[in-house]
Amino acid sequence: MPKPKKERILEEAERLFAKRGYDGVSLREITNEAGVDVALVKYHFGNKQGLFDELLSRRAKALNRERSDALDAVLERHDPAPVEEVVDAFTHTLLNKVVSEDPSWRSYFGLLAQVNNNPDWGGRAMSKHFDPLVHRFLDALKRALPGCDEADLYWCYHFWSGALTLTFADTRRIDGLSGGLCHSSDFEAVHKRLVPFISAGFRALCQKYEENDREHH
Amino acid sequence: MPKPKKERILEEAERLFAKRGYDGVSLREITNEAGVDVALVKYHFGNKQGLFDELLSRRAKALNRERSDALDAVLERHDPAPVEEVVDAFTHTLLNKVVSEDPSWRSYFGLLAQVNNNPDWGGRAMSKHFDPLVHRFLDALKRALPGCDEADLYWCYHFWSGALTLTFADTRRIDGLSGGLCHSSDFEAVHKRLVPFISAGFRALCQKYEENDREHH
DNA sequence: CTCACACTTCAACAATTGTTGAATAACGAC
DNA sequence: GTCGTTATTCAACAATTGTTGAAGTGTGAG
Repeated sequence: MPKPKKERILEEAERLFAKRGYDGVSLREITNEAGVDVALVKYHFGNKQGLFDELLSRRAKALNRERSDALDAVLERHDPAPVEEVVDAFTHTLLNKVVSEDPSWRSYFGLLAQVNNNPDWGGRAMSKHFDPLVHRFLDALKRALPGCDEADLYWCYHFWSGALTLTFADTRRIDGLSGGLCHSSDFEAVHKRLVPFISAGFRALCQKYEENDREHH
Repeated sequence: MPKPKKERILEEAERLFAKRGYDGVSLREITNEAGVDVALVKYHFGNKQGLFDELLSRRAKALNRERSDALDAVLERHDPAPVEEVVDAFTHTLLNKVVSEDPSWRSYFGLLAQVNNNPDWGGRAMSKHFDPLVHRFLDALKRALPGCDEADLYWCYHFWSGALTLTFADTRRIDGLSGGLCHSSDFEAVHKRLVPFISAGFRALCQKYEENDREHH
Protein backbone atom coordinates (compact mmCIF):
# COMPACT_ATOMS: atom_id res chain seq x y z
CA MET A 1 0.00 0.00 0.00
CA PRO A 2 1.61 3.25 -1.12
CA LYS A 3 1.55 6.23 1.19
CA PRO A 4 -1.57 8.35 0.90
CA LYS A 5 -1.00 11.36 -1.29
CA LYS A 6 -2.02 13.74 1.45
CA GLU A 7 0.92 12.56 3.48
CA ARG A 8 3.28 12.81 0.54
CA ILE A 9 2.34 16.46 0.23
CA LEU A 10 2.98 17.07 3.91
CA GLU A 11 6.37 15.41 3.76
CA GLU A 12 7.62 17.30 0.74
CA ALA A 13 6.15 20.57 1.93
CA GLU A 14 7.87 20.21 5.27
CA ARG A 15 11.17 19.47 3.63
CA LEU A 16 10.98 22.31 1.13
CA PHE A 17 9.53 24.96 3.42
CA ALA A 18 12.24 24.16 5.95
CA LYS A 19 14.90 24.74 3.34
CA ARG A 20 13.60 27.80 1.54
CA GLY A 21 10.80 29.30 3.59
CA TYR A 22 7.16 29.94 2.89
CA ASP A 23 7.63 32.32 -0.01
CA GLY A 24 10.57 30.45 -1.46
CA VAL A 25 8.58 27.38 -2.41
CA SER A 26 5.70 27.13 -4.86
CA LEU A 27 2.83 24.71 -4.57
CA ARG A 28 3.77 23.15 -7.87
CA GLU A 29 7.28 22.46 -6.69
CA ILE A 30 5.87 20.65 -3.67
CA THR A 31 3.30 18.66 -5.59
CA ASN A 32 5.73 17.78 -8.37
CA GLU A 33 8.23 16.43 -5.85
CA ALA A 34 5.44 14.53 -4.17
CA GLY A 35 4.13 13.25 -7.49
CA VAL A 36 0.60 14.54 -7.02
CA ASP A 37 -1.66 17.12 -8.60
CA VAL A 38 -1.63 20.75 -7.45
CA ALA A 39 -5.35 20.79 -6.87
CA LEU A 40 -4.97 18.34 -4.03
CA VAL A 41 -3.63 21.12 -1.88
CA LYS A 42 -6.92 22.92 -2.06
CA TYR A 43 -8.84 19.73 -1.42
CA HIS A 44 -6.90 18.66 1.65
CA PHE A 45 -5.74 21.94 3.16
CA GLY A 46 -7.81 24.72 1.60
CA ASN A 47 -4.86 26.75 0.35
CA LYS A 48 -1.13 27.30 0.73
CA GLN A 49 -1.44 28.95 4.11
CA GLY A 50 -3.64 26.09 5.29
CA LEU A 51 -1.00 23.60 4.28
CA PHE A 52 1.65 25.52 6.17
CA ASP A 53 -0.50 25.85 9.28
CA GLU A 54 -1.21 22.16 9.22
CA LEU A 55 2.51 21.45 9.07
CA LEU A 56 3.13 23.70 12.02
CA SER A 57 0.45 22.36 14.29
CA ARG A 58 0.38 18.66 13.49
CA ARG A 59 3.61 17.97 15.35
CA ALA A 60 3.32 20.73 17.94
CA LYS A 61 0.84 18.95 20.15
CA ALA A 62 2.84 15.75 20.59
CA LEU A 63 6.03 17.73 21.01
CA ASN A 64 4.52 19.91 23.71
CA ARG A 65 3.31 16.95 25.68
CA GLU A 66 6.65 15.24 25.44
CA ARG A 67 8.56 18.26 26.65
CA SER A 68 6.06 18.93 29.38
CA ASP A 69 6.52 15.37 30.57
CA ALA A 70 10.27 15.81 30.55
CA LEU A 71 9.88 18.83 32.79
CA ASP A 72 7.55 16.93 35.08
CA ALA A 73 10.11 14.16 35.43
CA VAL A 74 12.73 16.68 36.50
CA LEU A 75 10.48 18.49 38.93
CA GLU A 76 9.41 15.23 40.46
CA ARG A 77 12.95 14.53 41.48
CA HIS A 78 13.52 17.97 42.98
CA ASP A 79 11.69 21.26 42.98
CA PRO A 80 13.26 23.76 42.66
CA ALA A 81 15.37 21.86 40.17
CA PRO A 82 18.88 22.88 39.14
CA VAL A 83 19.02 25.20 36.17
CA GLU A 84 20.92 22.65 34.12
CA GLU A 85 18.20 20.06 34.44
CA VAL A 86 15.43 22.40 33.43
CA VAL A 87 17.38 23.65 30.44
CA ASP A 88 18.20 20.10 29.52
CA ALA A 89 14.57 19.00 29.69
CA PHE A 90 13.66 21.71 27.21
CA THR A 91 16.47 20.98 24.80
CA HIS A 92 16.96 17.27 25.23
CA THR A 93 13.68 16.30 23.60
CA LEU A 94 14.33 18.34 20.50
CA LEU A 95 17.86 17.19 19.89
CA ASN A 96 17.10 13.56 20.61
CA LYS A 97 14.39 13.56 18.00
CA VAL A 98 16.78 14.93 15.45
CA VAL A 99 19.64 12.62 16.26
CA SER A 100 18.01 9.25 16.60
CA GLU A 101 14.39 9.22 15.55
CA ASP A 102 12.47 9.64 12.33
CA PRO A 103 14.57 12.11 10.34
CA SER A 104 11.51 14.00 9.24
CA TRP A 105 11.58 15.72 12.62
CA ARG A 106 14.65 17.48 11.38
CA SER A 107 12.58 19.14 8.68
CA TYR A 108 10.02 20.15 11.25
CA PHE A 109 12.59 21.88 13.38
CA GLY A 110 13.95 23.55 10.29
CA LEU A 111 10.44 24.80 9.71
CA LEU A 112 10.23 26.11 13.26
CA ALA A 113 13.52 27.90 12.72
CA GLN A 114 12.06 29.64 9.70
CA VAL A 115 8.96 30.62 11.61
CA ASN A 116 10.70 31.72 14.79
CA ASN A 117 12.95 34.06 12.85
CA ASN A 118 10.18 35.51 10.68
CA PRO A 119 9.66 39.16 11.60
CA ASP A 120 6.30 39.39 9.88
CA TRP A 121 4.08 36.70 11.41
CA GLY A 122 6.58 34.31 13.02
CA GLY A 123 6.24 35.67 16.53
CA ARG A 124 2.51 35.17 16.61
CA ALA A 125 2.71 31.70 15.11
CA MET A 126 5.28 30.54 17.63
CA SER A 127 3.39 32.04 20.55
CA LYS A 128 0.21 30.35 19.47
CA HIS A 129 1.73 26.91 19.68
CA PHE A 130 4.45 27.13 22.29
CA ASP A 131 3.94 29.95 24.77
CA PRO A 132 2.18 27.87 27.44
CA LEU A 133 4.98 25.33 27.40
CA VAL A 134 7.64 28.01 27.58
CA HIS A 135 5.91 29.56 30.56
CA ARG A 136 6.03 26.24 32.38
CA PHE A 137 9.78 26.09 31.88
CA LEU A 138 10.33 29.69 32.83
CA ASP A 139 8.36 29.16 36.02
CA ALA A 140 10.62 26.26 36.90
CA LEU A 141 13.66 28.40 36.18
CA LYS A 142 12.28 31.20 38.29
CA ARG A 143 12.09 28.86 41.25
CA ALA A 144 15.61 27.68 40.50
CA LEU A 145 16.83 31.26 40.50
CA PRO A 146 15.04 32.87 43.44
CA GLY A 147 14.72 36.62 43.48
CA CYS A 148 15.63 37.00 39.84
CA ASP A 149 14.23 39.75 37.71
CA GLU A 150 11.46 38.56 35.40
CA ALA A 151 12.63 40.61 32.44
CA ASP A 152 16.09 39.08 32.77
CA LEU A 153 14.51 35.67 32.64
CA TYR A 154 12.59 36.40 29.48
CA TRP A 155 15.63 37.84 27.75
CA CYS A 156 17.63 34.78 28.70
CA TYR A 157 14.98 32.65 27.09
CA HIS A 158 15.16 34.88 24.04
CA PHE A 159 18.91 34.25 23.66
CA TRP A 160 18.35 30.57 24.24
CA SER A 161 15.65 30.44 21.60
CA GLY A 162 17.92 32.22 19.17
CA ALA A 163 20.74 29.74 19.68
CA LEU A 164 18.35 26.85 19.10
CA THR A 165 16.82 28.52 16.07
CA LEU A 166 20.12 29.05 14.33
CA THR A 167 21.07 25.48 15.12
CA PHE A 168 17.99 24.05 13.48
CA ALA A 169 18.26 26.43 10.56
CA ASP A 170 21.31 24.35 9.64
CA THR A 171 22.93 26.98 7.47
CA ARG A 172 26.31 25.20 7.31
CA ARG A 173 28.05 28.45 8.07
CA ILE A 174 29.99 26.97 10.97
CA ASP A 175 31.39 24.34 8.64
CA GLY A 176 33.37 26.83 6.66
CA LEU A 177 34.05 29.18 9.55
CA SER A 178 35.64 26.39 11.57
CA GLY A 179 37.58 25.04 8.62
CA GLY A 180 35.71 21.75 8.75
CA LEU A 181 36.16 21.31 12.49
CA CYS A 182 32.44 21.63 13.20
CA HIS A 183 29.41 20.65 11.20
CA SER A 184 26.14 22.46 11.23
CA SER A 185 24.19 19.21 11.18
CA ASP A 186 26.12 17.63 14.04
CA PHE A 187 23.34 17.94 16.57
CA GLU A 188 25.14 15.69 19.02
CA ALA A 189 27.90 18.25 19.24
CA VAL A 190 25.31 20.92 19.92
CA HIS A 191 23.61 18.77 22.48
CA LYS A 192 26.78 18.48 24.53
CA ARG A 193 27.43 22.19 24.52
CA LEU A 194 24.13 24.02 24.46
CA VAL A 195 22.96 23.07 27.94
CA PRO A 196 26.04 24.24 29.86
CA PHE A 197 26.30 27.34 27.67
CA ILE A 198 22.72 28.44 28.24
CA SER A 199 22.66 27.44 31.89
CA ALA A 200 25.72 29.53 32.57
CA GLY A 201 24.03 32.45 30.88
CA PHE A 202 20.94 32.10 33.04
CA ARG A 203 23.05 31.95 36.18
CA ALA A 204 25.10 34.95 35.19
CA LEU A 205 22.07 37.13 34.67
CA CYS A 206 19.47 35.71 37.02
CA GLN A 207 21.31 34.21 39.98
CA LYS A 208 21.18 36.82 42.67
CA TYR A 209 22.98 35.15 45.57
CA GLU A 210 26.00 32.91 45.44
CA GLU A 211 25.24 29.42 46.59
CA ASN A 212 27.69 27.00 48.08
CA ASP A 213 26.75 23.76 46.43
CA ARG A 214 27.33 24.07 42.73
CA GLU A 215 27.31 20.37 42.01
CA HIS A 216 26.13 19.75 38.50
CA HIS A 217 25.69 16.40 36.76
CA MET B 1 17.58 68.33 -4.29
CA PRO B 2 15.56 65.13 -3.90
CA LYS B 3 17.32 61.90 -3.07
CA PRO B 4 18.63 60.03 -6.09
CA LYS B 5 16.29 57.27 -7.15
CA LYS B 6 18.98 54.66 -6.84
CA GLU B 7 19.19 55.39 -3.15
CA ARG B 8 15.42 55.34 -2.74
CA ILE B 9 15.41 51.83 -4.14
CA LEU B 10 18.11 50.74 -1.74
CA GLU B 11 16.28 52.18 1.24
CA GLU B 12 12.95 50.59 0.48
CA ALA B 13 14.50 47.30 -0.52
CA GLU B 14 16.42 47.15 2.72
CA ARG B 15 13.32 47.87 4.72
CA LEU B 16 11.13 45.37 2.91
CA PHE B 17 13.66 42.58 2.57
CA ALA B 18 14.38 42.85 6.27
CA LYS B 19 10.72 42.43 7.08
CA ARG B 20 9.70 39.71 4.68
CA GLY B 21 12.82 38.14 3.20
CA TYR B 22 14.14 37.86 -0.31
CA ASP B 23 11.28 35.82 -1.74
CA GLY B 24 8.60 37.65 0.21
CA VAL B 25 9.10 40.94 -1.60
CA SER B 26 8.60 41.68 -5.27
CA LEU B 27 10.54 44.23 -7.24
CA ARG B 28 7.37 46.11 -8.01
CA GLU B 29 6.54 46.41 -4.35
CA ILE B 30 9.95 47.92 -3.74
CA THR B 31 9.85 50.29 -6.67
CA ASN B 32 6.28 51.36 -5.98
CA GLU B 33 7.14 52.22 -2.39
CA ALA B 34 10.19 54.06 -3.63
CA GLY B 35 8.20 55.85 -6.33
CA VAL B 36 10.39 54.75 -9.19
CA ASP B 37 10.12 52.52 -12.23
CA VAL B 38 10.81 48.78 -12.04
CA ALA B 39 13.28 48.91 -14.86
CA LEU B 40 15.64 50.97 -12.75
CA VAL B 41 16.53 47.85 -10.82
CA LYS B 42 18.02 46.32 -13.92
CA TYR B 43 19.81 49.50 -14.81
CA HIS B 44 21.43 50.07 -11.42
CA PHE B 45 21.84 46.55 -10.06
CA GLY B 46 21.42 44.12 -12.95
CA ASN B 47 18.67 42.08 -11.37
CA LYS B 48 16.94 41.27 -8.10
CA GLN B 49 19.84 39.24 -6.77
CA GLY B 50 22.21 42.05 -7.66
CA LEU B 51 20.11 44.49 -5.66
CA PHE B 52 20.15 42.18 -2.68
CA ASP B 53 23.89 41.62 -2.90
CA GLU B 54 24.49 45.33 -3.09
CA LEU B 55 22.41 45.81 0.06
CA LEU B 56 24.42 43.18 1.85
CA SER B 57 27.84 44.44 0.94
CA ARG B 58 27.46 48.19 0.91
CA ARG B 59 27.37 48.43 4.70
CA ALA B 60 29.51 45.41 5.48
CA LYS B 61 32.82 47.09 4.76
CA ALA B 62 32.34 50.04 7.08
CA LEU B 63 30.86 47.80 9.74
CA ASN B 64 33.79 45.41 9.61
CA ARG B 65 36.29 48.19 9.98
CA GLU B 66 34.44 49.69 12.89
CA ARG B 67 34.24 46.40 14.75
CA SER B 68 37.81 45.56 13.99
CA ASP B 69 38.83 48.91 15.44
CA ALA B 70 36.77 48.21 18.55
CA LEU B 71 38.67 44.97 19.00
CA ASP B 72 41.98 46.75 18.48
CA ALA B 73 41.09 49.24 21.17
CA VAL B 74 40.42 46.45 23.62
CA LEU B 75 43.56 44.51 22.76
CA GLU B 76 45.64 47.61 23.07
CA ARG B 77 44.67 47.93 26.70
CA HIS B 78 45.40 44.29 27.50
CA ASP B 79 46.13 41.16 25.54
CA PRO B 80 44.85 38.63 26.38
CA ALA B 81 41.76 40.67 27.07
CA PRO B 82 38.95 39.57 29.38
CA VAL B 83 36.20 37.60 27.67
CA GLU B 84 33.63 40.25 28.52
CA GLU B 85 35.53 42.96 26.73
CA VAL B 86 36.00 40.96 23.58
CA VAL B 87 32.35 39.97 23.49
CA ASP B 88 31.37 43.54 24.13
CA ALA B 89 33.54 44.85 21.32
CA PHE B 90 31.76 42.55 18.92
CA THR B 91 28.26 43.38 20.09
CA HIS B 92 28.63 46.96 21.20
CA THR B 93 29.07 48.35 17.73
CA LEU B 94 25.96 46.67 16.38
CA LEU B 95 23.65 47.64 19.18
CA ASN B 96 24.91 51.20 19.36
CA LYS B 97 24.16 51.72 15.71
CA VAL B 98 20.63 50.52 16.23
CA VAL B 99 19.95 52.51 19.33
CA SER B 100 21.34 55.90 18.55
CA GLU B 101 22.40 56.30 14.95
CA ASP B 102 20.67 56.43 11.62
CA PRO B 103 17.67 54.11 12.02
CA SER B 104 18.26 52.57 8.62
CA TRP B 105 20.94 50.47 10.25
CA ARG B 106 18.14 48.65 11.97
CA SER B 107 16.86 47.47 8.61
CA TYR B 108 20.32 46.33 7.68
CA PHE B 109 20.64 44.18 10.76
CA GLY B 110 17.18 42.80 10.07
CA LEU B 111 18.49 41.89 6.66
CA LEU B 112 21.50 40.18 8.17
CA ALA B 113 19.17 38.24 10.44
CA GLN B 114 17.28 36.99 7.43
CA VAL B 115 20.48 36.00 5.69
CA ASN B 116 22.17 34.41 8.67
CA ASN B 117 19.16 32.17 9.27
CA ASN B 118 18.72 31.21 5.64
CA PRO B 119 19.51 27.51 5.21
CA ASP B 120 19.84 27.73 1.47
CA TRP B 121 22.50 30.34 0.73
CA GLY B 122 22.68 32.33 3.96
CA GLY B 123 25.73 30.58 5.34
CA ARG B 124 27.84 31.33 2.31
CA ALA B 125 26.69 34.92 2.12
CA MET B 126 27.52 35.59 5.75
CA SER B 127 30.89 33.88 5.49
CA LYS B 128 31.80 35.90 2.46
CA HIS B 129 31.39 39.19 4.28
CA PHE B 130 32.13 38.45 7.90
CA ASP B 131 34.32 35.40 8.43
CA PRO B 132 37.63 37.23 8.59
CA LEU B 133 36.29 39.56 11.24
CA VAL B 134 34.84 36.68 13.24
CA HIS B 135 38.17 34.93 13.15
CA ARG B 136 39.86 37.96 14.62
CA PHE B 137 37.46 37.92 17.54
CA LEU B 138 37.71 34.19 18.05
CA ASP B 139 41.48 34.46 18.12
CA ALA B 140 41.25 37.05 20.85
CA LEU B 141 38.87 34.81 22.77
CA LYS B 142 41.19 31.86 22.35
CA ARG B 143 43.93 33.82 24.02
CA ALA B 144 41.52 34.84 26.76
CA LEU B 145 40.62 31.21 27.35
CA PRO B 146 43.94 29.38 27.16
CA GLY B 147 43.88 25.67 26.43
CA CYS B 148 40.31 25.70 25.26
CA ASP B 149 39.07 23.34 22.61
CA GLU B 150 38.67 25.00 19.23
CA ALA B 151 35.42 23.27 18.42
CA ASP B 152 33.94 24.50 21.69
CA LEU B 153 34.93 27.99 20.72
CA TYR B 154 33.22 27.80 17.35
CA TRP B 155 30.06 26.39 18.83
CA CYS B 156 29.98 29.16 21.39
CA TYR B 157 30.18 31.66 18.58
CA HIS B 158 27.36 29.82 16.87
CA PHE B 159 25.09 30.23 19.91
CA TRP B 160 26.13 33.83 20.20
CA SER B 161 25.36 34.47 16.56
CA GLY B 162 21.96 32.85 16.98
CA ALA B 163 21.07 35.05 19.93
CA LEU B 164 22.05 38.14 17.98
CA THR B 165 20.20 36.99 14.91
CA LEU B 166 16.92 36.45 16.69
CA THR B 167 17.34 39.82 18.36
CA PHE B 168 17.69 41.65 15.09
CA ALA B 169 14.91 39.65 13.48
CA ASP B 170 12.67 41.62 15.82
CA THR B 171 9.77 39.18 15.73
CA ARG B 172 7.98 40.73 18.72
CA ARG B 173 7.46 37.29 20.18
CA ILE B 174 8.98 38.25 23.51
CA ASP B 175 6.45 41.06 23.80
CA GLY B 176 3.54 38.68 24.14
CA LEU B 177 5.47 35.98 25.92
CA SER B 178 6.51 38.36 28.66
CA GLY B 179 3.09 39.94 28.92
CA GLY B 180 4.43 43.32 27.84
CA LEU B 181 7.37 43.24 30.22
CA CYS B 182 9.92 43.09 27.41
CA HIS B 183 9.92 44.53 23.94
CA SER B 184 11.56 42.94 20.96
CA SER B 185 12.78 46.30 19.70
CA ASP B 186 14.26 47.38 23.03
CA PHE B 187 17.85 46.96 21.97
CA GLU B 188 19.13 48.73 25.04
CA ALA B 189 17.67 45.98 27.18
CA VAL B 190 19.45 43.44 25.00
CA HIS B 191 22.67 45.37 25.18
CA LYS B 192 22.73 45.17 28.96
CA ARG B 193 22.13 41.44 29.05
CA LEU B 194 23.69 39.88 26.00
CA VAL B 195 27.33 40.46 26.96
CA PRO B 196 27.21 38.84 30.41
CA PHE B 197 25.02 36.04 29.09
CA ILE B 198 27.33 35.13 26.23
CA SER B 199 30.51 35.67 28.21
CA ALA B 200 29.30 33.29 30.91
CA GLY B 201 28.58 30.72 28.22
CA PHE B 202 32.07 31.04 26.79
CA ARG B 203 33.62 30.64 30.22
CA ALA B 204 31.47 27.65 31.07
CA LEU B 205 32.51 25.77 27.97
CA CYS B 206 35.96 27.07 27.18
CA GLN B 207 37.58 28.04 30.47
CA LYS B 208 39.73 25.12 31.45
CA TYR B 209 41.33 26.33 34.67
CA GLU B 210 39.73 28.39 37.40
CA GLU B 211 41.40 31.72 37.82
CA ASN B 212 41.52 33.73 40.97
CA ASP B 213 40.87 37.21 39.76
CA ARG B 214 37.42 37.38 38.23
CA GLU B 215 37.15 41.14 38.36
CA HIS B 216 34.88 42.37 35.61
CA HIS B 217 34.02 45.96 34.92
C1' DC C 1 -26.09 -2.96 -9.76
C1' DT C 2 -26.50 1.63 -7.66
C1' DC C 3 -25.76 5.15 -5.01
C1' DA C 4 -23.06 8.13 -2.09
C1' DC C 5 -18.90 9.72 -0.77
C1' DA C 6 -13.95 10.52 -0.69
C1' DC C 7 -10.30 11.24 -3.53
C1' DT C 8 -7.93 12.64 -7.69
C1' DT C 9 -7.16 14.68 -12.22
C1' DC C 10 -7.60 18.05 -15.81
C1' DA C 11 -7.63 22.38 -17.86
C1' DA C 12 -7.85 26.76 -17.23
C1' DC C 13 -8.35 31.47 -14.77
C1' DA C 14 -6.53 36.09 -13.60
C1' DA C 15 -2.82 38.06 -11.38
C1' DT C 16 1.84 38.64 -10.51
C1' DT C 17 6.54 37.50 -11.22
C1' DG C 18 11.50 38.98 -12.98
C1' DT C 19 13.31 40.68 -16.96
C1' DT C 20 14.02 43.35 -21.14
C1' DG C 21 14.65 46.44 -25.61
C1' DA C 22 13.66 50.61 -27.26
C1' DA C 23 12.48 55.20 -26.65
C1' DT C 24 12.83 59.40 -23.90
C1' DA C 25 14.72 62.80 -20.65
C1' DA C 26 18.25 65.15 -18.02
C1' DC C 27 22.65 67.07 -17.82
C1' DG C 28 27.39 68.40 -17.98
C1' DA C 29 31.39 69.26 -21.33
C1' DC C 30 32.83 71.49 -25.12
C1' DG D 1 23.61 75.03 -29.19
C1' DT D 2 25.54 69.91 -29.71
C1' DC D 3 26.99 65.85 -28.37
C1' DG D 4 27.84 61.84 -25.29
C1' DT D 5 26.75 59.85 -21.18
C1' DT D 6 23.89 58.79 -17.59
C1' DA D 7 19.46 58.21 -15.89
C1' DT D 8 14.72 57.17 -16.41
C1' DT D 9 10.31 55.71 -18.51
C1' DC D 10 7.25 52.85 -21.16
C1' DA D 11 5.20 48.84 -22.81
C1' DA D 12 5.52 44.42 -23.16
C1' DC D 13 7.50 39.51 -22.80
C1' DA D 14 7.19 34.66 -21.24
C1' DA D 15 6.93 32.19 -17.19
C1' DT D 16 5.11 31.19 -12.93
C1' DT D 17 2.06 32.10 -9.19
C1' DG D 18 -2.18 30.49 -6.13
C1' DT D 19 -6.59 29.16 -6.95
C1' DT D 20 -10.67 26.98 -8.90
C1' DG D 21 -14.88 24.44 -11.14
C1' DA D 22 -16.02 20.59 -13.36
C1' DA D 23 -15.20 16.08 -14.58
C1' DG D 24 -13.38 11.70 -13.51
C1' DT D 25 -12.08 7.57 -10.60
C1' DG D 26 -12.20 4.59 -6.94
C1' DT D 27 -14.43 2.11 -3.10
C1' DG D 28 -17.58 0.30 0.09
C1' DA D 29 -22.54 -0.03 1.68
C1' DG D 30 -27.12 -1.06 0.70
